[in-house]
Amino acid sequence: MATDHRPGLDLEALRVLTLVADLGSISAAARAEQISQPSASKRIQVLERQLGLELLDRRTRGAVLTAHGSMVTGWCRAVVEATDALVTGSQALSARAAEQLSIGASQTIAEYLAPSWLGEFRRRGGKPTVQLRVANSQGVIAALRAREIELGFVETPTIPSDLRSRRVAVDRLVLVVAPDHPLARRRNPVSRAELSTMALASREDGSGTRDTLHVAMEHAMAPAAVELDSNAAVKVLVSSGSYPAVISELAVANELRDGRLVEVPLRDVELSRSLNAVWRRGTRLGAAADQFLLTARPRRGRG
Amino acid sequence: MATDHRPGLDLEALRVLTLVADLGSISAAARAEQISQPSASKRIQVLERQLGLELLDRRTRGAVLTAHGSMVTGWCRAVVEATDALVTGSQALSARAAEQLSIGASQTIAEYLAPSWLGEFRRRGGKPTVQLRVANSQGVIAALRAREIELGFVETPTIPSDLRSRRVAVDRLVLVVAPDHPLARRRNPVSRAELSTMALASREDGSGTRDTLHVAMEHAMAPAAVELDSNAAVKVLVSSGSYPAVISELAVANELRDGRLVEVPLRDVELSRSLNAVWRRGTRLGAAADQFLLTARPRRGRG
DNA sequence: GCATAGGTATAGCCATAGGCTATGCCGCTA
DNA sequence: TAGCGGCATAGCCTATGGCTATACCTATGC
Repeated sequence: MATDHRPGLDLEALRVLTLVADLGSISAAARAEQISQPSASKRIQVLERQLGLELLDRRTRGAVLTAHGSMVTGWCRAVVEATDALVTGSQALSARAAEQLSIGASQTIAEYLAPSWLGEFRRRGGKPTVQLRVANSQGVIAALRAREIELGFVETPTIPSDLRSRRVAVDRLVLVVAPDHPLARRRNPVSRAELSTMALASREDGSGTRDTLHVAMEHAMAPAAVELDSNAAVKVLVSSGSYPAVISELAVANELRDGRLVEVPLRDVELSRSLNAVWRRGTRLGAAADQFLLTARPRRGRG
Repeated sequence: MATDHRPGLDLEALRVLTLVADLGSISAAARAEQISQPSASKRIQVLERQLGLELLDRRTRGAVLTAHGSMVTGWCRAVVEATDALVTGSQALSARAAEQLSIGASQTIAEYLAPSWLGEFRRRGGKPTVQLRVANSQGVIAALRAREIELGFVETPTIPSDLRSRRVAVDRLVLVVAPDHPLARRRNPVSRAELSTMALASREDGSGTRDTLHVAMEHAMAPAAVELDSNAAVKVLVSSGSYPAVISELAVANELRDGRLVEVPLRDVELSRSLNAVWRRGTRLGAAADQFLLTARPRRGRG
């Protein structure tokens, strides 16, 4: 780097910290990361200086987290996990065809679930490189029929009869608004009739999210106020306070948790939906596909 | 760096990418990040090479995301957000006293909610530096009485009468197990009687999580199989498949979403709890504290 | 007790990642 | 057709961050 400028955290340092927490010593973390002990030591030092906190209590027998270090490590783990999702997701996107296992997924699934599945698949010893193709639900089905992919994941409520399917997760669309939107104060649930008249920020035509909403509303919907082609764009617009939106719970989980968006309860409308794995009827899934499907199995509980 | 070694993603590069997505051009992103245009350009190039993906379509009038770029940007945002949480959280921990606003929070709240609140507080124009102290619920109450902090956040179900309180969020403890644990197959809910006999991985004595569980169970509990002093440690142990645990939903939201942990439904037991802001009765909250409290207001909806 | 082992920090050396300025190219737009 | 806004390349330069060698510190073992 040239002139100084502000901190600029180092991802590797964060990873090293989590390893120290797990393994109990800087040396062990260094070995795990394939770097020398002094490098690891320095990285932690730099991190401590950048954050202005003592993270480790250096003992003679190793290093243990301080109280502050324990908090910071927790936050580091979140960063490291998000980074791993980025890397595994990107790898799956860039994997050239002629690889072993090729899957397809619709937008929301690909963005919020696929990286976890890919990571878990590897962690469980899945050998083949997985190639991920992203399309809308119709696109996934088309790719399946064209035998370009072996396994697909779709959000659509309607699955053609030439495909077999299995539920792998449950999702729910929710009505969300900005915290300062009038609807955020709303105590009694919004009825279907009311929802049908709202001018919403909506995903583009052909998206699974929009499909699901329209089917649930039996196509009685006011035209969308704005159409946007990504969940992120919808979220930004909603945050600005202009419009409400109906969007997958997966896409707004973080925002709902910390209050950047607010969920408005609904009364008359059932917006739960299954996320399904789909494959060609009559085909026997390969071992890899089978294992992948197992990895993406549905969660239990209140789902 | 010395010899090469593998990629090593650059956090700044990820942030630049999200800015490009938001602002529509590399130049604009560079200006926003206070770096030169060539630097930003190069960072994106390096990122593209590392991920093996074309992220941007360079037009003459700016740059727009490719389909792959759109996915990657979504994942980048998650990393950037987690990083911001790390930074704001650390700043609040390191802020030296004699600062303007001093708050305290119990573990789970400090780890999973406080960083968001701090960020939101700043974003809304909150001027003062906030100092965050972490303790268990009793410690927070003690600090409040000792006037070391102005505002506290606790998980305890019981709040002393010399304090005023306001609910700021709702949390729920959940029974979780590893996906391959026998209980994960369980269809019918677990009863209180059954839960009371289980050998659980538990948080340490004095933690709000443990308090809540014991109160809900009216102290009819088998002794803990293992006691651990952080949510992270509990999660690791549960993941290994050895024991079930009862833990805050906030702490396991990600793991439940992607199936690394599985929630087991409960029947007889009510493990919802309010997370409360607390302050000294009779004291008028300062303007800053008041604004902070407003930021941490409860979310609506099915909460 | 003293030596050993395992842990950590420091010193010193070097390669390079990554910053900046200057410049060239391209395609809109006036 | 000139100009402008946006992107990439070239060339220079600094300091980041890697490595080895070494010193220090404290349990533990003989």
